[in-house]
Amino acid sequence: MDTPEKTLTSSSLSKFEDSPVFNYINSLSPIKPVKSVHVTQTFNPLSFASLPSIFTSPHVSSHKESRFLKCSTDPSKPELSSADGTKVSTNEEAGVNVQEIFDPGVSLGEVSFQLPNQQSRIAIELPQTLKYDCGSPNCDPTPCVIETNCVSESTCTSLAIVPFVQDASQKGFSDGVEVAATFQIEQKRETTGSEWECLISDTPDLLIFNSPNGSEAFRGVIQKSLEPGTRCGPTLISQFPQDDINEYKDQNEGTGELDEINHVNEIFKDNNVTNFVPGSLTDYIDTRMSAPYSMKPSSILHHGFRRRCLDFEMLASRKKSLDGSSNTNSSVENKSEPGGDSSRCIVPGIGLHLNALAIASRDNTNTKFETLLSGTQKPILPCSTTSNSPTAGQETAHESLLASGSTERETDDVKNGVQLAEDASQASTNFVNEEFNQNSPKKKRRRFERAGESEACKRCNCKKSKCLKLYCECFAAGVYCIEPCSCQDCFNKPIHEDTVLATRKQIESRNPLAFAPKVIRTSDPIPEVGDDSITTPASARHKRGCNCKKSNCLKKYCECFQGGVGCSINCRCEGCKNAFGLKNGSPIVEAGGEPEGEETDPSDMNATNTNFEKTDILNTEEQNPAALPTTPVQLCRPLVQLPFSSKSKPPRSFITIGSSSGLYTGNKYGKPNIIRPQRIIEKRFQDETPEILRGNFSPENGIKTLSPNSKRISPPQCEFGSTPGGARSGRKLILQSIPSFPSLTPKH
DNA sequence: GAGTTTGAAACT
DNA sequence: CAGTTTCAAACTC
Repeated sequence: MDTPEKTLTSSSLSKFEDSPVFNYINSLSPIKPVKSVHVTQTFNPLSFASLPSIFTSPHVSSHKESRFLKCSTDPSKPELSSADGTKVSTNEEAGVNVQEIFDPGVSLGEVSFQLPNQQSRIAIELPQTLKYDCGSPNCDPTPCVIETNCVSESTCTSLAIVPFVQDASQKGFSDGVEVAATFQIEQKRETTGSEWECLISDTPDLLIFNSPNGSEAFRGVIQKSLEPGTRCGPTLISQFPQDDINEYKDQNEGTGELDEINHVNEIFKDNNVTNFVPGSLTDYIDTRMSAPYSMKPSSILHHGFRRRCLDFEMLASRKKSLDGSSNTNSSVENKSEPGGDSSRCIVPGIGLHLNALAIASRDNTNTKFETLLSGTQKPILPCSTTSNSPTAGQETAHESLLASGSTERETDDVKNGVQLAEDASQASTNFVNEEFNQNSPKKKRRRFERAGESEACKRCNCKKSKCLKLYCECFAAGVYCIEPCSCQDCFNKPIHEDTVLATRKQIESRNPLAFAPKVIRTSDPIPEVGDDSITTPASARHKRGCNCKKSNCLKKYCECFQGGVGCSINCRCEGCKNAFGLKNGSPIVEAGGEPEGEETDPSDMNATNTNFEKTDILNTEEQNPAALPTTPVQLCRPLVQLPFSSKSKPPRSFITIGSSSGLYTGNKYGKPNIIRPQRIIEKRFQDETPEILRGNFSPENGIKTLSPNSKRISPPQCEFGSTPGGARSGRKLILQSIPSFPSLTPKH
């Protein structure tokens, strides 16, 4: 990454050093002059340009992306890497030179592997420039860097770089320490070429970079990945062909190079860099990269094809259980199945707003971790695409999305107790419901869904909206319409991607939460002092509340009811009899039971919390930190088994994220993210959840600062003032959804 | 399957 | 911000 300027600078420095004056000064100073070091790359937080919005159209993204990831076949070109601003090394020479730098202030990571004998060389750079434009005015920088360009002949599977900002609270990496590692490795042995290729392809996961400022968005991802269980270091090391290493040892004994390698390994171990399963980063990135409706590379190999699904945030649902075991497993899987990434589910992200940051859930991320290698995609996102096949067209993709829920993987995950995105869980629920509902006229659609696909998909029947309005369930869910849809004049197709994105953007400008999950759920209803949630009995609530006048909130016309949640004070409904909970907080009526009274004194609201819990069948899922479904992902499943299950079609846009930890789930900071998606990203996956998403984040608190009657949600400008470190009090939140996208404006 | 009802979304 | 219109899902027959 030497830039001409740098070169000039260095040359000028050299002259300066050679000057008599300099020599004189040196003679006076006890400090020994040192030859100036080039700073190959210095990524200063300040230097990071604001990140573009996540929702940038894929085209744009791809364009930008190419910059970062480089795969060149030119061995001769020295690769520079420096994390600390120092020129680390360049060597073409035989031997292995591994340098690792920890530079707290620098967020740069460049990794290069030089394989002289191999054509393949991969350099990963994490420039500040990584950007996604979501187009939203406020978007914070959400660094997303993904490069999947592989020019080299060798198999370049995927590379992803994730800027990692260390969260002090997080122990993933040493506190406050950013790790930038530069590896230059030359492989002397030609015979090992294949091995290196493998290594390279796998390494992306291992690479982690911190970006002090902008990359916070990745933090969550990384942190999540950092969960105990697997270590990156070991993984990394393991990646290296053991034979080669041994040979190296033999050859380089005493050279110090070996020591360096070991040192690096130790560092990784010490830093507990873990959970990077091969492909995970890539997935993450992919997810992020994929803006809603944007095409995501399902795999590097396959990148190039477009996914049907809109990945807004792609946060995707990830498995909730991120427990180490799962991570370990995933890593194992990855290793065992190098080629598994073919079917990735990229999802998430968007929503996210995202979908799009969404990284999904970064659940997506999680999911990805697990799924990537396994080769199975998790249904996290609506967008999950199983399709590796290039042929997968829109429909295929769409179908794949639908199917995602039904995939074996999911099933397995469920068995394992892994929580998939809520989608998945909901899907299950729906599935059950469907079972009961066979009679419903509805029939084909439902049956169809059931049959195949796990109901995640939506099929619309739009006549006039061109499927470009929220009336359209597909659009609202962030997915492209597919064949099963009965829509007319549909523009919600990949071929109209630009239109879709523009429309989406417009809608979001009007209502940033338009594509966010409508139901916000928390696993733990524990009320916080001073929090409105106290009055909110249910663990989940419709973010905006309903406005039912005639249905008494007992029919699916009511979004609250449809979403399987009780009404809240946010609702403007009349004659509320919502079986899941009255808006006044009255106890939930047993299904089919009548609520006692309509608007009870708010003081009584607390009492019902317990009852609401009943509705939360997903709790177990919530336990998992996982995923957040991004908007798109959402999936249509009701949170709970609705009493009316018959016909239950998944609720349109209810995405509840249970405790699922979405990508953004973890937020220690507690700041809300609706408005600032980036923050969400920053948040740790596991424990943190944006307040909005949290249960405690009652609409009242956040979104609904507006008048109770206001239908539209204004973007929360406010930060949900909770203190960043705010006590989470053990509450798991779930964010159901993440705002479609992260805000684009840089934090500072 | 057609028609009606309903309430969210969009518009004014 | 409130009122009205548009829209498509939900529902009924």
